[in-house]
Amino acid sequence: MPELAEVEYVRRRWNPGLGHVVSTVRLHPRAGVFKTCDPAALAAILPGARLDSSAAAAKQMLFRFTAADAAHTQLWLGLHLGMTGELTVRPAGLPAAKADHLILDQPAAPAAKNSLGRSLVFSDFRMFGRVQFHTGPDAPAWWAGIAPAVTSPKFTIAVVSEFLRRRARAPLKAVLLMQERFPGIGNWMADEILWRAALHPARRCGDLSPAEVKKLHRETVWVAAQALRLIGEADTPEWPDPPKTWLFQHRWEDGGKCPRTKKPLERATIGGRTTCWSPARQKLSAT
DNA sequence: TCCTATGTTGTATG
DNA sequence: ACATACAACATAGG
Repeated sequence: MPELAEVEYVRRRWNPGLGHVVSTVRLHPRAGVFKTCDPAALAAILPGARLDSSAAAAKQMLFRFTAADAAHTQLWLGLHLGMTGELTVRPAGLPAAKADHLILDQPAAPAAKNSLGRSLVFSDFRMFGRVQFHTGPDAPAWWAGIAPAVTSPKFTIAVVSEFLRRRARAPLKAVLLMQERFPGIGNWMADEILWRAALHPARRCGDLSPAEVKKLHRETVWVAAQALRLIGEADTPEWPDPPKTWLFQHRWEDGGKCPRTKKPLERATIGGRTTCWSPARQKLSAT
């Protein structure tokens, strides 16, 4: 159930495969995760290619391969984890499990005495994830079209302000989930941001004062940067959770209390998603 | 049985 | 055309 920082964490799970050639591709072509690409093309073209690098942006990942042909054709594998997608590395030679949709087998390099090779596995039992495949010198258009990161200089107060103005009647919670402007923000990050900014998730976007917009912008950047550092850069077997001082740790607790006010948290569906907030610090009435 | 789930998208409505 | 709301997708677990 990954958002910005968890996607970065998951992307790095395949790092052991960097610099290694894919010998065989195993996939289950009927899986819904292949709706947006041709699995047969992927299975035909990828074998023989070397995994060279990867990147994450928003909730997307892009893995770049170099084909073995004379032209060194660049191959691009895009992955989205949906709600339940995972990337793992397994020892070579294991059979595919039920929810494994794409397996890239990498044999041991001939010179390597201490490696038996590995399989890079993309699995997703709920199949909301997506696989995309692209061939050519440049990254695919969909990748280039991802909105600038909320941690980048292009994510300015003015940009946020204009976006909120165009969505004036929508609740804040719904708008924070819009990837076209808040790439990588998902349900828990949106709640975390609004809690820190002391803004009620049901507030209409058009009702915010300039000071409130500034606060929303600042907390968006802060939460994303901190989450990337705490979760995205972790090397633990599972991705870590943020500290107890974050709303995150209390949002699902029965009778959960706001870590700042120590007063009860509330939950309701706002913007179509279960939302948690602290009524003591996030007021619905305009300030 | 019914409800929930850290996501996206197609469709209906205004 | 644009903004908004919500069902649908597929599966497991409480």
